[in-house]
Amino acid sequence: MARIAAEPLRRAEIVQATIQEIGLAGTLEVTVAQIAKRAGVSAALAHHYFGSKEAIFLAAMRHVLAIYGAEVRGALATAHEPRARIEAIVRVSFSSTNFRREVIAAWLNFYVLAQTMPEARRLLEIYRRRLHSNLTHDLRPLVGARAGAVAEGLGALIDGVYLRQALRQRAPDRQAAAQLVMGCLEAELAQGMPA
Amino acid sequence: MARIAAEPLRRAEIVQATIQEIGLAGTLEVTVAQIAKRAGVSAALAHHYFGSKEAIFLAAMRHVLAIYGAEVRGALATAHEPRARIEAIVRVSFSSTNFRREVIAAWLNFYVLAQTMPEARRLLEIYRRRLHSNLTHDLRPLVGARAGAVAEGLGALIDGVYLRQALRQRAPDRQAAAQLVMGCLEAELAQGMPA
DNA sequence: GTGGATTAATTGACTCGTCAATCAAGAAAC
DNA sequence: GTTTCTTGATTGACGAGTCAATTAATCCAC
Repeated sequence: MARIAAEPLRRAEIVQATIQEIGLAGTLEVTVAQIAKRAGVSAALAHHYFGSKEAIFLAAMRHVLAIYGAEVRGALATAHEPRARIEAIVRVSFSSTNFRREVIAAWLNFYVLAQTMPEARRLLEIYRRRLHSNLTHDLRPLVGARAGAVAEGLGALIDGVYLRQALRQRAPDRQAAAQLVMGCLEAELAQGMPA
Repeated sequence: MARIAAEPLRRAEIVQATIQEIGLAGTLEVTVAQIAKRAGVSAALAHHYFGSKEAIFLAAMRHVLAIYGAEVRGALATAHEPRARIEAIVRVSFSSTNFRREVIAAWLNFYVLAQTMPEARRLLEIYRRRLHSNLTHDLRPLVGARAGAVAEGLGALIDGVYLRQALRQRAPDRQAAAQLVMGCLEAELAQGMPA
C-alpha cells in the first residue's frame, strides 16, 4: 500500500465541486477542468477516478439523491401519523440541504441529463417512484382511492416549485415553498374520501 | 430587390427545425449544422439570418411562447365564467399543440437557457407573470384573497407536470395531465373563500 | 425585349478556440 | 522498491462563426 486512502476523499471533493459548478453555471456545460480546479485537483485526476465526464455527473446525481433519500428516511422514522409523515416529506423536500441554489440547479440539469443518459433517467425514475410510493402509502387512510392521483399531483407540484425557483434570482424561500405545497395538500385532504 | 422574400420563410423553417432538434436530442447540445440540415439549408445561412446560435434559440423560444399565448387568448375569448376561463387555460396548457414531445423538451431546455441568458429568463418571466395574472383574475371571485397563492400553485403544478412528462418514455397523455391539474383546482375551489 | 447593374440568397471551405480523454513520467508514502 | 497518487503535456475531434465567391431574381435604361 501507499498513502492513506485518498480516493474516497478525492471522489467526494470532485462530486461536491461538480454540484457547485453546475449550480454556478446553471448548466451541464461545465468543463472537467473547471470542476477539477474547484476541487483543487487536476483534470487528469478527475478522469483517473471517474473515467469520464458522464460518470462524474452520475456520481453527483447519486449524491444529491442519496442525501435527499436519507433525509426523508430520517424524517419518516420519527413520524407515525399519516398526516405528519406526508408533511415530513414535504418539509424535507424544502429543507435547507435540498432546497438551495446549487442543488436546485443540479436537479434541473439532471432532468436534462436524463434525456440522453439512460442511467440518469433510471435514477430519477427511482426517486419519483419512491416519492410516489411514500406519499400514496400515507395518503391512503386520508383520501382512500384518490391516494395515487393526489400523490402524483403533490410530486409534480414539488418538482414544479423547484423548476420555478430555478428561474428566480432571489434566494429560495423554503418557508413559502413548503407552505404552497402544504396548502394544496390541505385542500386535497379536505376533499376527503372519494364519494 | 431580388427574388421573393425568402427570409421569413427560412427563419420559420430554421425555428421549426430548432424545436425539432432540441426535442430529438433532449438537450441544447445541438449543433447549428444539425439544425440547418433539418431545415434543409446550410449552417452558414442560419448564421446569416440569426447571427448566432443564441439568437436561434431565442427565436425558437419566442415561437413556442407565442403559440401558447395565442392559444390562451383564443380560448379566453369565448369563455366568460371564471371557472370556465381557468379550465380553458389549463386545457390549452395541455393541448395537442403544446403538450407534445418536442415542445415539452424545448420548455425544459428553455429553463436551462434562462440560467445563462438574461433574455431567455425575461421571456420565461413574462410567460409566468401572464399566467399568474390570468389565473389570479379569475380565481378572485372563487377563492377571494387566496387567489394569488392558488394561482402560484396551479402554475407550478402545470410546470411540474411538464417536467415529469419530459422524463417519461411514453407519449404525453393530455387527458390525464389536464385531469390531474383540474383535480387540484377542484380541491382548491371546494375550499372556497378564506375564513 | 434585352442586357447589364444591383442586390438578396446561398454555400463550401476555412479559422480558431475549446475540451474530453490519454499517457508517460514524477512525487510521495509505506 | 513497489504501489498509489498526481499532473503537465498532448492529441484528436468537434463546432461556432467568418468570408469570399457563386447563383439567380428583379430592375432599369435603352
